[in-house]
Amino acid sequence: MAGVRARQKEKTRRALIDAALNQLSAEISFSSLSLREVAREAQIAPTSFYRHFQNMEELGLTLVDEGGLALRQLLRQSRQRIDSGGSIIRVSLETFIYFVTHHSSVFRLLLQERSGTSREFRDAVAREIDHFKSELADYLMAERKMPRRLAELQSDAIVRVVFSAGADALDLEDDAKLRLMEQTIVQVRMVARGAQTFMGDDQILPASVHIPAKPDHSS
Amino acid sequence: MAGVRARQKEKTRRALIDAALNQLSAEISFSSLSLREVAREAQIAPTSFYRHFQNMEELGLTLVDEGGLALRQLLRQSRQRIDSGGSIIRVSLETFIYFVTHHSSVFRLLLQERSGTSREFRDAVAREIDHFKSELADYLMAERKMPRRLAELQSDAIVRVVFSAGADALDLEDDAKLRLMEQTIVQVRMVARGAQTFMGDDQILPASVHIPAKPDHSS
DNA sequence: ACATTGAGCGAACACTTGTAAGCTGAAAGT
DNA sequence: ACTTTCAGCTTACAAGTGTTCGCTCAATGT
Repeated sequence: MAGVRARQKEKTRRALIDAALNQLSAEISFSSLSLREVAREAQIAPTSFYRHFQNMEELGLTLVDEGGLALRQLLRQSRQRIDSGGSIIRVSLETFIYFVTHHSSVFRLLLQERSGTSREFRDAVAREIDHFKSELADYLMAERKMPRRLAELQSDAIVRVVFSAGADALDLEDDAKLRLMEQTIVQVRMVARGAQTFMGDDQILPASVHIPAKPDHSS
Repeated sequence: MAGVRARQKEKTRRALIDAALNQLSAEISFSSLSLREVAREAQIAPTSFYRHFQNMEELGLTLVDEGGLALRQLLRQSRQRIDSGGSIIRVSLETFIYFVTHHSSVFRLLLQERSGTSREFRDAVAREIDHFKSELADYLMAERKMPRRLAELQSDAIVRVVFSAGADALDLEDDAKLRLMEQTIVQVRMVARGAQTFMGDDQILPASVHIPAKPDHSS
């Protein structure tokens, strides 16, 4: 196994994925991408595309999955490096800004498809974002001894603020980007301090916090 | 003046705007809208479109402006109704949810074009959002006696959280939407309380907070 | 050695798209 | 009364789109 044939297939599959990623830019969104152009850049005939994906949507979902996974791994790594001192908020945000800057096409994709026209896309992105939330909430519960509901509420707010700031960062020069990051760090601290003030009163929290659009079956 | 001719022109201009708004939905974004279809729904020949707008982008910018204005007016109204008791946070969020629910096409437009492929669109939406931020910051400075920088930081965070929640609300049933709103209210309170804890220390704030992508020349 | 599989191809189909050119006819200006 | 203006029209074109069909031919299975 790992036959010549299977290896070649995987190769052109990647070529398609890379071609799509390559064409994505500030001016070209995924939905404005055409099957033919992607195939052209991947150096295959338009019709051969169907040997790898049923349609463009399937390719897009692959990109979302890969992109979300990449960001999550990056964040997980930097969180592990924390133990050797340093603010977790600052390090996480630096990592995040790094991702936004150096994988901007992927981040733009997540951002756009989050409120795009395909329900499947939206759910896929929501799932990725849910992962971030959960991992952050787990951290808060373990590290800061927070009750689950409060931790989830807080991490939800933080993820919203950070992603929104990331969206703005896409259009900024390096120095403005850094200033935005500093601002965001303070805002995250604001949320954190605000959450602390709720540590006593359980009843002020709404009954249910987690509203999944669809059950999640991934790892 | 107010001649027959000008009145008729204004009428079909509105027909075009309404046709575009009408076609926008969860499945159809503005960028996937075609000039021909819009013209068809407005009952004019495709080429006549150009008598009113230079291209689709110009139509879109009109929609963004009108939509942003509508939301701002709604929020301003509800803020005035506050004096007669009631939490400003709750009332504003109820108003916001109302807008998201009953003008979902417009809100979706703002949301999508915020990180869309046209720089002009992005700037236009950023301008609208800046208005919200400023009006909220003004309120916080006047009502809560906050220093400008802290008020801006706080309102920026709040607008980010609320808009992000609004995006999620688009896909939810009525009851889930209400629960999300309650959750968001708590999160906004978290931000507000957190901001309060910064009331003393001025130096912890980053030097510059406001990073305009482009100067704003609107009212 | 021989049969099967399947990635990749070229040609073709049926559409849709934006937009240019030039005409018509009623409203507006003089 | 005569001219100018201009919103809206018809016709036309060139360029792109996704997708079907049936072929080739090297890698694979037996």
